[in-house]
Amino acid sequence: MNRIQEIKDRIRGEVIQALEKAKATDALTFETIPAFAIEVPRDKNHGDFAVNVAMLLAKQAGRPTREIAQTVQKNLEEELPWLTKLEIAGPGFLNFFVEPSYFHPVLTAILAEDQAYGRSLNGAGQKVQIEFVSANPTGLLHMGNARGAALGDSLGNLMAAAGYKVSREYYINDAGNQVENFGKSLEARYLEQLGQPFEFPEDGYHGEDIVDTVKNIIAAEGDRFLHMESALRREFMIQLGLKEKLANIRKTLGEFGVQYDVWFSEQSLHDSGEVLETINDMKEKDLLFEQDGALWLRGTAFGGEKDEVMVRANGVPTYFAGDIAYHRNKFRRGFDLLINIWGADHHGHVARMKGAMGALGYDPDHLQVILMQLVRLLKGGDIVKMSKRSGEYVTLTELMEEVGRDAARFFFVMRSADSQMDFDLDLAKSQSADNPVYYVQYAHARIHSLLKMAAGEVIDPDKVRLELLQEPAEIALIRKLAELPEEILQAAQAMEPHRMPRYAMELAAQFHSFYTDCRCLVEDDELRKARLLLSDATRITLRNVLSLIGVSAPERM
RNA sequence: GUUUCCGUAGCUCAGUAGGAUAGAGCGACCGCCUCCUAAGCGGUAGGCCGUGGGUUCGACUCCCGCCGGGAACACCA
Repeated sequence: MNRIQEIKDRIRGEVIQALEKAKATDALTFETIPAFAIEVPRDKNHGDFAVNVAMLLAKQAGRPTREIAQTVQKNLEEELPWLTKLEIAGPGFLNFFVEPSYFHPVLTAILAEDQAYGRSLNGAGQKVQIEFVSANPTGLLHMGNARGAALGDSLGNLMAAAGYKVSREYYINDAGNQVENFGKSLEARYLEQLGQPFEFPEDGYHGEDIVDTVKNIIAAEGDRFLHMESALRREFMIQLGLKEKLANIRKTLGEFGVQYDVWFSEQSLHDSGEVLETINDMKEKDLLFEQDGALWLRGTAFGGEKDEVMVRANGVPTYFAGDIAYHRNKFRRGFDLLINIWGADHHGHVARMKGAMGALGYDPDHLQVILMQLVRLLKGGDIVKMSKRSGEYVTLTELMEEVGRDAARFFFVMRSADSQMDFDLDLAKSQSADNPVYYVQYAHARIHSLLKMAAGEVIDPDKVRLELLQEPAEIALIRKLAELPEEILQAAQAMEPHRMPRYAMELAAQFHSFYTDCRCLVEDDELRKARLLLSDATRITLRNVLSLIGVSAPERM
């Protein structure tokens, strides 16, 4: 049940009807009804819903805004039983005050819908693919990947709740120079471990995890790669190393609560010939040209900053060529919408990828890229330089050990993707008990304990006298509960998962106030049942929101 | 230099399809447990929304300039 939307639709209809009536009777003159807003005012004194149509009509109608508002009011249906009051305020707002009991049925709906409360069919089953994290499998997952994982997974949950068919995908960069470099680094460590002379590559991967990977390889395969040709040895190293790294990434993400539907290999696009096919197709469309022995894309022809190399002079396609083939592959799989979550350091890639898709005949707007600002790590008040090459970074595993999965996810999702965030590790640790996530979880645990105490009490939702819930704290809580479906829709539509933690905190706050103001386990049977039902509805709603964020809803704390 | 994100309370951040007196958490200060979990509640203090213009009934929100910070501008990915 989405009561908020119902009321908005109703108000919209009433206002439009009133305007047309006013126009027909020459009470107002205007050409078209402007797209007016029905918003929930911040200030409760301004009612439940405010309509700004009078201000928007001022110019067309050539009359003072408050006068227009009055005319609208006069032309509204006389009997609107769900309203308690309609005021004209400020510059000409029409403030609608909704009968509080009008929201009460939401409670029984929540109990009936349970896990489904908040969900809708708005996305109409459209297929959406979300690609996120896609970290190079040459190291461990770090803080930045953690942010991407939390955001991507929550966005997936949100879109699914809003009625989209969601597929989560991880693109494995298992081709290209970095993989060669990875192989060289592994080989060097391999030789080192086995006491052989070795030379560590100039810009190799210095992280300790590479050493661990090699140790694992030696444990499983021994020294059988020692006496073979270097090129072949590297191939083995790469194969085994990628496998080990990928397994680790998969395991870590699983521990973080992220499950993917598809793990897509970049190499497979080269093996299947799709990269070449894509390049040939682009050649046929005259999108490419040759220069200095390389094959270039006419980037400037479709919105790009400059031309881009597709195939190097040495005949090897670039990452960009592979990525174009990849995105074409996605479209070919029939997704209606592709969402990529990329680090801000890839922002230069957005325009050219969209441009390339457009050039290949796909709608660039069906590819949405969420640019996530990078995470800086503060330790002891200093910024820690993080780089995979140097091996200096805090891993996702370490983060979970230090602040916990729930806190980490809540923290990452709480911030909008485009805010740069400084993650102060010391603060996160020391504040762990004050982290907002506990505030929300505590509300859930409190309700659980309350319901446990009332165990045995049989409550038939249909027979509960909801009209007994009239205290301001009760009304406010019910009202907040009613907002969930709308919140989910808006967050999904805007692709902004960070709204959910905010809502969770607001809901928890409303519950805590209610809990303090209104005693649940009272003598009065009717009132007790009503309040228990309200508490139970809150429990369900909190749990549903937390699950969208990927945070657990504990029964005890 | 070009592109892009950010600049809001002491700190970390919300709020922007333009709305009324700008919000939350943490921190600070003052109150509240013989009573369902005080990881809670109520209250107080704290702001020229970086800055200067413009657009209009109205700008934290949109446009332009400037200042400050991050990021990207490879035959790397």
